[in-house]
Amino acid sequence: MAFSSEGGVPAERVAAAVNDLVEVRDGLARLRGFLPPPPQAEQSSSRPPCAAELMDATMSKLMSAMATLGGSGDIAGEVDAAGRWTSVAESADPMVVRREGESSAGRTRRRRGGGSRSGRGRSSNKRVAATLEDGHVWRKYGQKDIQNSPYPRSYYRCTHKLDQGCGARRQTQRCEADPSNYDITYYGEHTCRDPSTIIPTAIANAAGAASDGPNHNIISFATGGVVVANSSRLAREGTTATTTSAATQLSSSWGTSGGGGGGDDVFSSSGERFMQWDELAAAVGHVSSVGVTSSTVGSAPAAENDGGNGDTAAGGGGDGGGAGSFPSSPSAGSLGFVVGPLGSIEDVDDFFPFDP
DNA sequence: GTAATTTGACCTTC
DNA sequence: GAAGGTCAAATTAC
Repeated sequence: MAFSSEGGVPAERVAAAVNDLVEVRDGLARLRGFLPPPPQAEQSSSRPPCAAELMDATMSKLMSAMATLGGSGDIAGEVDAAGRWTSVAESADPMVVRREGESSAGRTRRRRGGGSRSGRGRSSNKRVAATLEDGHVWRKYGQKDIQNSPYPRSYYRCTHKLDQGCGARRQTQRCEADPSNYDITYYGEHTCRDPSTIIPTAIANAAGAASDGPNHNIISFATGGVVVANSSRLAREGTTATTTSAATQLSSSWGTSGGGGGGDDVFSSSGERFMQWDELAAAVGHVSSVGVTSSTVGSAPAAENDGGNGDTAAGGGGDGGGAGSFPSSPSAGSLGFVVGPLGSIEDVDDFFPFDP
């Protein structure tokens, strides 16, 4: 499937959008695996659509949108059989988004030190951000002064490189043109499954989405089931600023409550009520009252030290992931998040009409 | 004591 | 040889 820029949209922006869509699709696919299959006996016309069916429909719409982006091939790229975006022509421009496709250049493993120049010819995704916060927990492993640049470049790898073999890395550097922003280049993808590396981003996104408009749903899934929340409700409750803390509370209570369904409940995939909105709001209020905010649950530092010291990558101050963060590497408690507006879904109740 | 960061050395690529 | 990327010992923080 080929993609191209249409209607004057810069090619790199189309490529970035395609990449975002690919990630959304991958997240949906992962979430879909947690859902029970649709009931076979009932006619779909006689009952509301189940979560799995709605997920499939959403996936279909997503694929349709991705197909719409396809065309004449102004962007040299395509989605391969595995569904990953790959640029056809390697570009020296780091803004050209690439996915997958590790360098084929096999290098012998050196004993110590040395550089493999992983940034060249490998999958990368460059972006500019005002903060280094991206919801993942990074460990800094190096810093270099860069030729013709007043700011050093910092090198990070995923905290879970050792315990889960996560190969994600990133490089950060202050923008020369705008030192208040950072150029962040990501290499590889996160294969780790740690709440502390997923939830903060999702919640931060949800908080932002909630401020943009109504009906942004938070769908979280753990080994124990799926949890759905509605960020607009959080916003209405005045808890948007500490939505990340809500996730902390949610995760800490994961799978511990049950009961019947209801419009103001947070659900689990099994159809059990997970938490009352009032309970959620109270939890958020509690966490807020003890001073835990999104910045402490996150992972990246608020600012990078130009001199090379102090740009801690782990939230909460350089030790064990930081206060307010999730325990490190609960591999048995896999947990993920999908966040964002879900089309015409007007309410969480419409989206997940679980039967009690 | 443990874990993260710093920083000089080492290695690869150009 | 220069530049950039990574390793790992030393240092620092909790």
